[in-house]
Amino acid sequence: MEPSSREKILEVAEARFAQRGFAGVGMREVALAAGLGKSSLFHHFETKADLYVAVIERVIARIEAHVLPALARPGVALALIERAVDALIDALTEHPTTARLLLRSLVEDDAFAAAEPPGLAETEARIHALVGRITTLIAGGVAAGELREIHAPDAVQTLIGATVYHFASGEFGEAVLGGAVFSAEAVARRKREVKELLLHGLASPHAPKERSPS
Amino acid sequence: MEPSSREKILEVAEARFAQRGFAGVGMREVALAAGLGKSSLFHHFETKADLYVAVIERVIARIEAHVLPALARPGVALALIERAVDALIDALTEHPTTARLLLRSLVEDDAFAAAEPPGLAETEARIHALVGRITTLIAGGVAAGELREIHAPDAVQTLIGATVYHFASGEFGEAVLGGAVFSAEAVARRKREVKELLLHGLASPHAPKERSPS
DNA sequence: GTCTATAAGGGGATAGAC
DNA sequence: GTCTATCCCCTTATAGAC
Repeated sequence: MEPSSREKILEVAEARFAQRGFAGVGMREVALAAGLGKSSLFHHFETKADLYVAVIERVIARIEAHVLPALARPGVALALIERAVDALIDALTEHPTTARLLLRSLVEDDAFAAAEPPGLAETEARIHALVGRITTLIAGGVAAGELREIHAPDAVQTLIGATVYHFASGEFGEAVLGGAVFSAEAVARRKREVKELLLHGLASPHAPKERSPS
Repeated sequence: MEPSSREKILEVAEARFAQRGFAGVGMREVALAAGLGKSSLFHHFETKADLYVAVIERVIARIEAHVLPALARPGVALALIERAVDALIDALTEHPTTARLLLRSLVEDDAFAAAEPPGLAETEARIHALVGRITTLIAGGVAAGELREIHAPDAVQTLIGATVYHFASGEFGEAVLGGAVFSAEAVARRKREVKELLLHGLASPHAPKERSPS
C-alpha cells in the first residue's frame, strides 16, 4: 500500500516548510523530493499557498485529534489542564515537525500580506476555538477558587510557550537541554515538568488538593 | 543628526526580517526602504547573510545589555530569576521586533544549511552563555533547597517560552489576550503573571519564604 | 497524471562609471 | 558611496503533448 502522490507531497512539503518556512521552500524542490516533476505538483495543488494551507490543515487536525477528546471528559480545571498538556505534547511529538509548523503559522501569517489564501482563515479559526476552550477552562477554575487569581489568557500563552515553543526549538533546545528533545525520556520528563510547574504555579494554595496527600 | 546609512539599513532590515524571515526578504526591498539602490546596499553588507548576522548581533546585544546587569547583582535564586524576567521582558518590549527575531534565529538557523555565515556562530555562543548562566542559577537554587526538585534546563525552556514566545506571538497573541501585547498595561501584567507563576511553580514549599508573609 | 517547454519576473551578486 | 547595467539562477505558474 504505497502512499498516494498527494500524501507523499504533503509529507515532504511539511518537512521542508517546517525547516525553512513558506518563503524558503520552492515548489521545484518539493516536487523533486516527492518524485515528481514540478508541473505535476501544480496539478495536485494549484498554487504554493494552497499546498501550504493543506499542510497546516493536517497539523491542526492532528492537534485537535489529541486535545479535543482530552477536554471532552469531565473533571476539575486542574485535572483537565493536566490532560490537555499530555494530549498536546502527544500531538507535538507524534510528528516532530508539528510544533515548528504550528509556531511558524502563528508567527508567519503575514507572509501572504495582501492575498491571504482561502482556507487559511478557517484553520486559524479552529486554533482560536481550541485556545478559547482552554482559556474558558482556566477562567472557570479561577472563578471556582480552584486556581489563583491569574489572568487566564496570559496563562494560555505560557502554556503554549511551554509546549509548542519547547518542541519547536530544535537545535537550540537541544543545546539548552544538553541532549535530545524528542527522546522518550525527554518527552516524559517534559510532560512531568510542565504539569508540575502548572500544578504548583496555578493552583490556589487555599483550595483543597485533588491529589492524595500521600 | 540623521542616522547613517548603515543604521538606517539595519533598522529596516530588522523590521523586514522579523516580519517575514530570512528567506522572505529581498535585498532590493531592504535597499529601497532604506532609500538606497540595491547595489549600494551590497556595498555596506557584502552578502545577505552578513546583513542578517548584523541584525541578529544587535538583538543579542540588546538582550545582554538588560539581562547581564540583572544577573550580576547578588541575591538568592528566586530573586535573581525575578530580576532576570523583568530585565528580559524590558529588552523584548523596548523594540517590539526583538522577540520575533530572536525566536526566528533559534528556529531558523538551518536556513543557511550548508554555508553558515561567519559571525553567526559567535552570536549563538553569546546566547548559549546567557542561557547557561540562568541554568546554573536555577540548578544552584535546587541544590540549596530553595527551589523544588526541578530539571533546570526544562525550566529555562519554559522561561524562554513564557517570555520570548509571548512577545513574538504577534496577531495570534493579541487574539489570545483579546487585546494588545505591547501596551504598557499588558507588559506590566505579563511581568507580574510570569513572575507569580514561577514564584509559586518553582519555589520549594518547604523553604522559608523570602517575601514578608504579610 | 506526468511530462517538456516556456513565460515573466525576482533572487543574490558583480563590474565599472561617476 | 551611490549609481546603472548586467549575469545567471531560481521562482511561481501556464500551455499543451503524451
